[in-house]
Amino acid sequence: MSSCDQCVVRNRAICSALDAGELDALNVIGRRRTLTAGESLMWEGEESLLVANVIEGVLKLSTGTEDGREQIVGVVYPSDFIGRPFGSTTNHSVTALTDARVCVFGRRDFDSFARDHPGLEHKLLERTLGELDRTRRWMLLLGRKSAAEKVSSFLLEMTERLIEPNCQVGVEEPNRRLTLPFSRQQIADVLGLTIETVSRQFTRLKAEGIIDLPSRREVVILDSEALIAEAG
Amino acid sequence: MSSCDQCVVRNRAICSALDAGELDALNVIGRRRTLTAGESLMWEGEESLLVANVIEGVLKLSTGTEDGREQIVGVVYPSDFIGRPFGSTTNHSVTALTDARVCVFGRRDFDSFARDHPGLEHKLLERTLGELDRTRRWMLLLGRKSAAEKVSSFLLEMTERLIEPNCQVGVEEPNRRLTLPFSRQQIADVLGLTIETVSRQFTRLKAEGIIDLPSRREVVILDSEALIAEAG
DNA sequence: CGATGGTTTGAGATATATCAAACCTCGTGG
DNA sequence: CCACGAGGTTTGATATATCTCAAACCATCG
Repeated sequence: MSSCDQCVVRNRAICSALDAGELDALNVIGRRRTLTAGESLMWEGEESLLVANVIEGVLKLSTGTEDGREQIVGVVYPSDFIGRPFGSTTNHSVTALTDARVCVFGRRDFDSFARDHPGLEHKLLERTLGELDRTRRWMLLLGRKSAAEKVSSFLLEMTERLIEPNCQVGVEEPNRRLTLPFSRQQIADVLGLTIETVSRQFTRLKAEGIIDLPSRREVVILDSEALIAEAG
Repeated sequence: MSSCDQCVVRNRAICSALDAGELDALNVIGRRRTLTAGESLMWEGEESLLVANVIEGVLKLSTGTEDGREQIVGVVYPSDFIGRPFGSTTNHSVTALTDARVCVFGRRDFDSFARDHPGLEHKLLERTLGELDRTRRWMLLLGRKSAAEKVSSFLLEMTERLIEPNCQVGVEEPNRRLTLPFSRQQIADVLGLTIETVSRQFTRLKAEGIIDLPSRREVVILDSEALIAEAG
């Protein structure tokens, strides 16, 4: 019996391109893996041995310079694909921000399976094109936006990414509360800022009544109009 | 007779996945187009109507904010693919930096052709994955590098991209001369800097004997060791 | 309760932006 | 052929956003 049957991302991940039989075949070469927050699945520069689907949790993709500066180059959520198929080296580290569950495949196994299943490759292509669009939009933020705009843009992106998938009740409420899967330092590493600058922007937004900060990891958007204006 | 026969990027573009017959079929839905430097092929936010292969020339992909700040999010060279297949809107403008020749397709025509030719989709996937890697590496530069590091990294990237394809003679010479397809302002828009900062970095590198600047658009790398060190 | 790690706040330093002027380069027309 | 003008570029002086360094603060957990 295939464990894909009960998979919560079954219909959203690239696997949705496959029928029951194909899914069984894919399941043979894959296995589940649990990650605890802070644990890494692969490292920058390493040989590309694994690819995976995210089932649950949030993970970061990051690169760094020799002297320890870090830049988070992507954040992945349930149903997203991670790793570098059809390539020999991994260009960024993948680390769990929250506890996470992933479905991993040997890269070579996955490559040949994918080549035999054009529908799967097509899904992967669509996903990669979307990721490229998102990444390029982030370049405008990194290259041209002020700290105030960066932090506000970040909060808006978080509301989109975090509220939709688990959409329980009250999505249309103007007051939105979110629990960030990031520390202040990680937010700084996403935005290309220092932790102090991020912190100051948070306190400023709070002082201006645009957000509230009930605890370190929680943010409530009080005035999303104003936040959008701040994001430039 | 298919005009693809004499196409100079025939073996490097995604078309290389196709045999003679398939190429004929693709050729039916495509057409050549010439662009003069400064001319745009598509605009940010516009409906995605076209995709294309670059045959000759250099083009930029760019986005901007309401108030006129611009960020170049990609640069494409001969054999590269441009446009957004399988999507409804174009996320960035595409503008020729030099005179250019491209091979354009209606997006919908291309989409359905691609879906019928898994080999073509595979090539496109590999290309897109590579572009995503390159883009993410650029994020580290935008978010975490100093102006000095940015300009030096830019020059190194240019030597790689510009010297290889036309590789005439003397590739192994330590003194490399390149003609930039960018104005100073465009370099600033690639690096997320102002034109003045870019200019100052150029003159500094020249003063330190690392490069020479025979003319506005030309750069000679005198000491590539030092340049690599500067790039961080 | 005290230690620990993350966060906020403060004061000062600095890289880069901004504003302004001088300077080339190149094409045009006298 | 030279003078002129226009666009792009360099250089200079100053402003400022963000970083850096340092201390205080606050939660959490033993």
